[in-house]
Amino acid sequence: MVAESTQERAPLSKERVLQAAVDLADEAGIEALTMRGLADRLGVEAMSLYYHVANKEAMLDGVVDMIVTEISEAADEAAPPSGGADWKTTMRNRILAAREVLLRHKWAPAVMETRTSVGPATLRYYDDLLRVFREGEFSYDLAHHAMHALGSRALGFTQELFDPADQETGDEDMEAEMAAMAEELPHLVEMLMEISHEGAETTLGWCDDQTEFEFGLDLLLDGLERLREPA
Amino acid sequence: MVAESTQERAPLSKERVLQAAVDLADEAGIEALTMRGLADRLGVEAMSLYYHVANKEAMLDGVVDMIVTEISEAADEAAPPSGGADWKTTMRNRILAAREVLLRHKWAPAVMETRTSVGPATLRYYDDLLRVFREGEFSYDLAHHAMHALGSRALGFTQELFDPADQETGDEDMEAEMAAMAEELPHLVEMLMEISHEGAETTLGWCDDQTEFEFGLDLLLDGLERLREPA
DNA sequence: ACCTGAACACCGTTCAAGT
DNA sequence: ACCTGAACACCGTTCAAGT
Repeated sequence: MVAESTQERAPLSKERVLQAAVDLADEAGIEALTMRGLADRLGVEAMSLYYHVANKEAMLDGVVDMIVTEISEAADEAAPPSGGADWKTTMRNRILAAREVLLRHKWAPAVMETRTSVGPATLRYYDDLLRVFREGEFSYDLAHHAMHALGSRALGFTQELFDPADQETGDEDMEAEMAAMAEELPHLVEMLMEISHEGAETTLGWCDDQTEFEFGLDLLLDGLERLREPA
Repeated sequence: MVAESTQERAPLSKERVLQAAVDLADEAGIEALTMRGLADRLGVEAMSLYYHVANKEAMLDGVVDMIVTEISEAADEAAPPSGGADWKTTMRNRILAAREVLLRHKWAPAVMETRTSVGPATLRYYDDLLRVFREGEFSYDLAHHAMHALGSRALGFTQELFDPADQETGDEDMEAEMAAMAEELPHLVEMLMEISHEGAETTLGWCDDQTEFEFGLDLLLDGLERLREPA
C-alpha cells in the first residue's frame, strides 16, 4: 500500500505551488524556501515542481507577484482610486495598507529587491498609483518624479536604520559599552540617550516603526503637494 | 617542482581576503562571489579562507564594511562635516558622493540589505551624518526622524522603478505591445508616451537616474529644512 | 498531461591532518 | 600560525523514463 499517490492528493498547479511557497516562507523563513523543501510541503518530489514553474527564479517571480497582488487588494480596500478622498489621503492610506501587508510577509522585501524584471501585478499597482496622482491633477512629469521619490516606500517598504535583532550584548555591561562607544560615536550615543530618556524603550530597539514610516511618507507627500501647486 | 607554494605567494590576511572579495564581485558579479571562487582568485584552497573569516556571512559583513568605509571617505572628501558649508549643501554633497561609490559597486546594495547587524563603518557613517544635522542645529529628535526618512538613500541607494535590463521584447513589435498594454495599464502607457516624446530615450530605459535621485533627495532635504525652522 | 529516480555540478562547512 | 584533503549535507537542475 503506497502512502501518498497522485490520486489521494489534489493535483499541483502553478497557483498551488506559489501559494505553498508564500506559506512556507511565512512559517519557516525565506531560507526554508528551497525547491526541495517546497516539494516536501506539497507531498511531491522536487522535480515535479519543474512542470509548473520553469525554475526557482520563475517561482520567486510568481511569489512576488502574489504578494504585490495582495498589496494591491489591500490598497484598494483601504482607499480605492476615485474613492472620493483627495489624492494625498488616498495615496497615504494606500501606502500604509501596503506596509501592513509587508508586515505579514517580512521576508518579501528582500525577495522583491532581487527581482530583475517587473511582473504584471507590480505594473498594475504602479498604474493605480499613477491614476491617483493624475486624479490629483499631477502632470505626468511630476507624477513620474513622485514615483521615483517614493521609491520602494510606494510598495510599503520600511526603512530601518538598524535591523531588528541587533542586540548581541548582554544587558549587564550596557553602561560600559555605552561609555566605550561614546568616544567613537558621540552623536549616536547622545541621540540614543536623549531619546531613551524621554521615551519608552531603553535599548536599541527604540524606534517606533509606524511613526517613522509615516514621518518619511508625509515628508514626501507634503513636498509633492507643494510642487503640484507652485506658490 | 610545485607551482604555487606558500612562500611564493603573499600570505593571506583578513584584509586581503575582503579586498579580493570586493574585486571579484566588481569584476564578475555577486553570484561569482563564492568561497570557492574567492579562494581560486587568491590562489588558495577554499578551506584556507576559514582561517581568516568565520564563515561566508562574516565575509560578507566585512565586504559591506569595506564599501561603507569607501563611502565614508568619498563623503568626507566631497563635503567634510564642519567644512564651512551649510548643513543642506554638506548633506547633499555627501549623499551624492555616496551614490557615486555605489555606482562603482552595483552589487553592493543587495548585499547590504541582507546584513542583519550593523558594522563599525556604518555606525561611524551614521554618526557623521548626525553630526552634520547637529551642526545645522537640528534637535536630536528631528535628526533621528530625518535619518529614517532618508533611509537607504543616506548611503546612496538609488530607487529604480523598473530594473535596468527590462527589455525582453524585440524592437519590432513595440507598437503592438504598447497597444496591448494600453488597455490594462492606461496611465503607465500614457506617461511613457508623453515623456518619451519630449525627452531623449524612446524605450523603457528612459529615466535619468541622477536627476531622479536628486529630485527625491531634495524633496526630503527641503522638507527637513522647513521642519527645522517652523514658519 | 503530470510526476518521478537517478545523476550531475555546484554549494558552504567539519574535522583531522599536514608544514 | 597558517594552510590543505577528504568528506558531508545540502543545493538547483538535466534527462530519460514512468503512469
